[in-house]
Amino acid sequence: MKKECLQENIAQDEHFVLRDIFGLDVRPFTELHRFAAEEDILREGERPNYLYYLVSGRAKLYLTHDNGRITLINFLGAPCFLGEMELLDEEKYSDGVKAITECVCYAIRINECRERLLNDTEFLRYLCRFLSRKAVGNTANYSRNQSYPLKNRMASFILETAVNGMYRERHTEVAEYLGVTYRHLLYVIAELVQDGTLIKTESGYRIADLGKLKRLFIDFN
Amino acid sequence: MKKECLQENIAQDEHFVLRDIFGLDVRPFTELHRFAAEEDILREGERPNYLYYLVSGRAKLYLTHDNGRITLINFLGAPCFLGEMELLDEEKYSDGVKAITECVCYAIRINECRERLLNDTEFLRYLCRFLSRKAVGNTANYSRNQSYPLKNRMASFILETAVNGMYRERHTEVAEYLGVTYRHLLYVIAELVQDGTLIKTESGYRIADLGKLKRLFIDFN
DNA sequence: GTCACTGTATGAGAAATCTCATATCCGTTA
DNA sequence: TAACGGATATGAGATTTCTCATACAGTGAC
Repeated sequence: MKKECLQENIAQDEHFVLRDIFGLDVRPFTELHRFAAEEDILREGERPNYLYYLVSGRAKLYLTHDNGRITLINFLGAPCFLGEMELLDEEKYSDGVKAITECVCYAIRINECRERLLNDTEFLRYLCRFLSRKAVGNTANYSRNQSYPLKNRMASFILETAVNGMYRERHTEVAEYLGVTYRHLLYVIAELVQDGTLIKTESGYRIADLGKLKRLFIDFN
Repeated sequence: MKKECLQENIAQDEHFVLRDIFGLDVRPFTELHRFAAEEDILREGERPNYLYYLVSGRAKLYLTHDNGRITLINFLGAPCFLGEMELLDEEKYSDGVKAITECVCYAIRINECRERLLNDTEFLRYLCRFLSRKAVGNTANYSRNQSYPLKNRMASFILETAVNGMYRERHTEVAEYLGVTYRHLLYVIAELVQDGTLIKTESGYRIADLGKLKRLFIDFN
C-alpha cells in the first residue's frame, strides 16, 4: 500500500469531498492511501486504525467462518465507507476487505478523532442515510437475484469482477457467493466458453464477447 | 389503532426502554400505540408523523412498484425502529408497514422533536449500529436462503407468519417474496398438505404438525 | 348481468440445479 | 520424495424449479 500522507495537499484541496460529509474538519486526520489490486484494505479480525472512504476503485468484503471457510459477502464500490461498523461497534471485529482494482481511499486516523466523530451529528446522519440506503439497495438486489438463472447472475458477476477484460475469481468462492454448487457453476462457465462469450486462457478467462455478456446482464434487469 | 396517549404513564415508567436509546428525554413526545393484526402501521407514500419503536409484535414491510405490483420486502420483529428512514432522508417516501400480529409501539411525535433527534448523538449512534447490524443480518440470512430448497424456506416462512397456528398469506405475494414461481409454491404447499404438515381449511392453512415444520426449519440452518 | 382482472388451482414437459462419484493438478508439509 | 488437502474438471442421474396452458371462483366496473 502506498501512503500518500500529503496532508498539505489535502488541506488545500478545495473540492475535498469529505467536507460535505463531516461537520468536523477531518483534514488534519486524513491521509490518502492507495491500494493495488488484490491488496488487503482491512484485515479480518484486526481493529483498523483508520476509517476509510473509498474514493475510486472496487473492493470485496469477506468473512471467514468458524470452520475456516471463507465467504465472499459483498462488493463495495466508490463512494463508500469501509470500517464504519468497527468505528461504531465496540465489540465488532473487522470483516476482511480486499481491493479488486486499484483503490484510492481517504483514511481517517480514528485514534485521533474517534470521540469527535462519534459526536459529529452531520457525520452520523450521513452514515445513517448511507447505511439505510445500502440496506434498501441490498434487499432490492437480493430479491432480483433470486429470480434469475445462474447464467444471468454470472454475467453480472463477471462484469463486476473482471479487471481489464480478464476474469480470475476462484470458482469455489464464487459458487458459495452466488449460492450454487461448484458443479453447476462449472457447467455454466463451460456454457459461456461454448458460447464464445469467454475464452479460457492460462491466466484466467478472457471476455471475448462483451456484448453477449451485457445482453445477459440486461435480461437480468 | 388504539392510542394510549397516557404520557403520565410513560413519564413515570422507570424501565422506559427508550431511555437507553436516546440522549434526549423523549417521554414528552411519546405515545403508546397499539395496532391490531393486519392493520397498517405506516401507509405507503405518506410521510409519517411518528417515529415508531416496535416493542412487541411482528410486522411486514411492503413496497408497491411503479406498475402497481405489491412486493413483500421484509419482516420486522421487536425490538425495531419503524419509519427511521423517513426521519433521516428528506426525499424518502415511506414504505408500507403492516402488523402481522398485534403490535405495540412507542410513537414519537417527530414534528415536535425532529431537529433535536437529528442532533442527538446517542440516538444517531444507536441507529447506525442498528442499521449496520440489520444489514449484516440480512446478508447472512440472504446467503443462507439461497442455499435451501423451497420446502425448507417455506417452513421457515410459515413459522414466521402464522398467527395462532393459522397460515393465511397470499400465495402470489409469497411466491414473489420467496423468489419462486406461483406454480412451484403451490406444488410445495400441496406437498406439505400431503405430508400432513398443514391442513387446508376454509379460512387458511392450519399447522397440523408443528414438529415436522420445525424440523424442516432446522435442517435449514 | 357481463366483462375484465386477480387469485386460486392443476397438468405436462422442459430447464436449472443438486448430489455423488471420480480424476487430475498443484502447492504444502512431513 | 511421498502424502495430503484444496482447486479444478467431467459424467450420470435425481431433484427442484420454471414455462406454458388451461380452468374456475370472486370482485369491482359499467
